[in-house]
Parts: sequence; C-alpha cells; structure tokens
Amino acid sequence: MVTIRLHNSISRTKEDFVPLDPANVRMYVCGPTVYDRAHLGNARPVVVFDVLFRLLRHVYGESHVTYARNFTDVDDKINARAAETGRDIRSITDETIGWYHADMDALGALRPTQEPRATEFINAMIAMISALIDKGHAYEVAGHVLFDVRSYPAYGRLSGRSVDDMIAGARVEVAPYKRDPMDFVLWKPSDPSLPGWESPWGRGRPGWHIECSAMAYELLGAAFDIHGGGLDLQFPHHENEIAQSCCAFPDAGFARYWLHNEMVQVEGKKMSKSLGNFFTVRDLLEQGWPGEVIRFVLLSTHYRKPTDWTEERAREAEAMLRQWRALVEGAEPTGPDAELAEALADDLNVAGAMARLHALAKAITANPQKDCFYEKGVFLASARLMGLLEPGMGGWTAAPDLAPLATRLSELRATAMATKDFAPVDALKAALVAAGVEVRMSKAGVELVPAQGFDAGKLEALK
RNA sequence: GGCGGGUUGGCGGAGAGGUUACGCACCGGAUUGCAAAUCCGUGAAGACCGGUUCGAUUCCGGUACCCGCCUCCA
Repeated sequence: MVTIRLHNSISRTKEDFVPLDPANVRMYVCGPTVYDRAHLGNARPVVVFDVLFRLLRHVYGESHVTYARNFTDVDDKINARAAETGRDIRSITDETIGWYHADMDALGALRPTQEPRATEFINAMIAMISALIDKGHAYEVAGHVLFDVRSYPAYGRLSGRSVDDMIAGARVEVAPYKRDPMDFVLWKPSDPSLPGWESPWGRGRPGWHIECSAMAYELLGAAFDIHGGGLDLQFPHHENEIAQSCCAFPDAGFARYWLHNEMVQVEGKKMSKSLGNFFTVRDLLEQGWPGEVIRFVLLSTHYRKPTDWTEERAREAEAMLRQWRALVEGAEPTGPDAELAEALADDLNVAGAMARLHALAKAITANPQKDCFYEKGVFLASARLMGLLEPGMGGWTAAPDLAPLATRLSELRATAMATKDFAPVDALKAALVAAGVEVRMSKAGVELVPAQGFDAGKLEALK
C-alpha cells in the first residue's frame, strides 16, 4: 500500500500518515461563511483537499473515507447582509450555498461526504460550551461565555506562539470583562433584531470557532485524522478549535494531522475581501475559462506555497488540457500510474505528478503505430486521481462540426495548388486561426482542431 | 514589536548532498505551397556573504528583499 506523507503544521515536518482507523479515514476542512460568491482564494483549499480526498479514497477505498466540510450560516457578515438587503437570512444562506456548489462543482471538486450547516448544530455547540464551563475552561460574564486561555497551557502550540507574546503585540480591542485579553467568545447575546437561540446564558448565538469543534465532534468523533484549511485560519481559528476540543474532550487528541494551504495572491498580495483585490470563481467562468483550467492553475503550485492567477498560466493550462483531452479521446480509465500516485502521496506533490503525466503522454505519442489503449487508460485514470480530465467537466466550448470548413479549405487548397494563387487559402486559414482553430494541412489532407482561445462565434461569420 | 514562511534558468515550477526535473517560450533541424501541429535536438538556474564537506542550488549561520499571521478572512 502507498504510504501517504503529509506536512503536519503542528510538528512542522513531513510525517507518515497513519490513520486511526483505516476503515474510516476522517478529514475535516473549514468551509465558507455563506454570504457571498466564493472568490478564487476560497477555491484553493477546496481543490487542494479534493485531491487529498481522492488520494485517500484511492488508497483506503472509496467507502472508507469521511470528508466533512462545513457551511458557516450564522455570522455577523450574514446578519449585516440581511440588514442591508432586507432579505431573510435563510434565503441568503440557501442561495449562497447553491452558488458555492455550482462553482465548486465546475472546478471538478467532489462533494464532501458531509456538509453540515452550523445552524443545525447549535445544540451540540451549547452542550460543548456547557462542558467547557463545567470543566473550568470557560466562564460566563456580561451575557457572554468566554474561553479561558490561561486554563489551557498548550494554547499557542499550533501557531508557535505564547499567550504572553501575543498580548505584547496585540491589536485586539480588549473587552473589559475578559479575564485575559486573548480569551475568545464561545457564546454572545443577541438582541431581538439578530438571530438567536435559547441557551443557559440567555438568547444568543455562537462565536465563530465553536461550530467547527462541535461539528467535527458530532460527525467525526473526539479524535480524527486530518484537519485542513487556509493558512490564515491557523491562528486564531484552528488554535481556538484545538483549545475548545482538547479541553472538552481531554486525552482524545482532536485532529492528528493539520494541513494548511498557502494563499492565492494578486500582484504579490493575499487575495482577500478586506483588501478588495479579489475576483470570484464565477467571474472567471463567465470570462470563458473552463473550470478545469482554473483547477489546473490552482494545482500547478504546491499547496504550501503562495500562488497567483495570471492569464498566461491559464492559457498554458488550457493548451495542455486540450492536448491531453485529445490524446485520451475514446479511452477508458484503467488504474492510475503507481509512480504518479507515489508523487501525490508525497505531501501532494502535484507538480511531480504532472511531470509523470507528461512522461506518460510522451510515451503514448512516441508510439503512433499502436493505439496504446492500455497506456491511455492509465493516463486517464492518473489524471482523474487529481480530478482532471473527468467527463462532463463543464466550460469547454462545445466543439461544432468543423468538417464543412475543412472540406472548403481542402478544395481551395487543391485549386491553389494548380493556380499557384494561395491568397484565398491563406485568407480562410487566417480567419480560422483568428477563431482559435488549429489548422493542420499535410499531404494527407486538412484537419481542423479547436485550440486555445477557440471562439465559436467568430466561426459563425465564416459560414 | 512577536511568530512563521519564501527567494531556482525568459516565464511557471519540483525533487535530490554528487548523475537531464518537468512544462511553456526561445533557437536549430525534419516536415509544409507558406504555416500550424508533430517529431528530433541545443542552450539557459539556484538572492547575497561566510561555514561544514572530497563535493552544496540542496545542510548550518548571517545579510538583503518579499510575503503571511497577530483584526473578519481560505
């Protein structure tokens, strides 16, 4: 069996991945707060952990992996959106979840096994908060329930900080009722205009971090294998999750492997809502980029390094995918290449896997005599281990029938061969090239293939 | 201020203490009416300064620059 190795943020080293239970490998990834379209930065962890999900299923079996990713549907940003639009909160979150699914589906991401909504786990959160209070890790004050960071000596272990260090440079506005400036909210009161639930501490709503602890516990148990998310969640979100879960369930251990993906950047700066330098996945899809191209670009940099979106990279990705799709047309997937799987198993070395894919492609094209049916099947299955070349990935312009144009070009060419006047041929050829069609003319005849930048609209004018 | 990460050829981007990463682009050749595509082939790197070593882009230390977190954030 392939040994998966993962860089664990807690140890800051690559470790052999040993699941608690190979028959039920469990992964939790922090999902979106559903108040708006997902931007490209939001898509990176989705795609990265989708590859890990596929790899885990490949190694342990499809029915032996549980992947949970939450929807945060209770949050002040959602409340603000409701207030400014006058819309019902549930209709906002439902609509946003629909968008999220559509956009992430377009990127070829498999739906997680579980997609819990925070609002459906309020009771679990209340139970967990109560337990934390009982165990002396949380306290109620001024209608709030706060986590007492001083009660958990390991606080800061994941992010490599001490409570004292953090206080020194803290930019947080410290609420006067906090015992320690780093204490964070588990429960806060809601006035009648805000969504709220009855609790032992009055009508209120949960703080941000408790939902992931509660849902991970409910769905995956007190101890599970992998917890993932963007690097910006490492502190404070994941640190707080660890504090909550480890204090509520001492000795269970919570998540054993912590994975963090680096950020998507725009001109050297993190893509984020607060900087306003973001664009949505939907924007790119509407510009005509196939979701698979977006996926390819996101995967072409290792997940622990920053990456960015550029038109040049997208064009390169599109050209490569067109080539690969043409190569395996009509092939049926067999099993993925072992070397490629090994590369992915090495902390998701997608670049290494891509290099292997290039080598496999070269081996196929170097043997044009054979149809390489088996090799193509391996190639296809290998690509699909990364979620590429899946059937039905939307976004590729449906290829119209180019045969009539090919015939016309062929006839013009035959005439030109006789008359030595190639102007009409060149004119049609130039028009085809302008429409993104690759024109291949040889002694064998004329072949037209949609290429990078293919534009069916421009083709219409030629008819 | 505290903590963490990065700097590879024209561009993107990996692994490995010594042997071609890979892809794109470029250049040369085959091919073509000209091209395109394809095939073959040649170049091109490791921010800077020290150290360890027979040998470092790879390990260690320092410098410079960049980025992230410490505030909602993937």
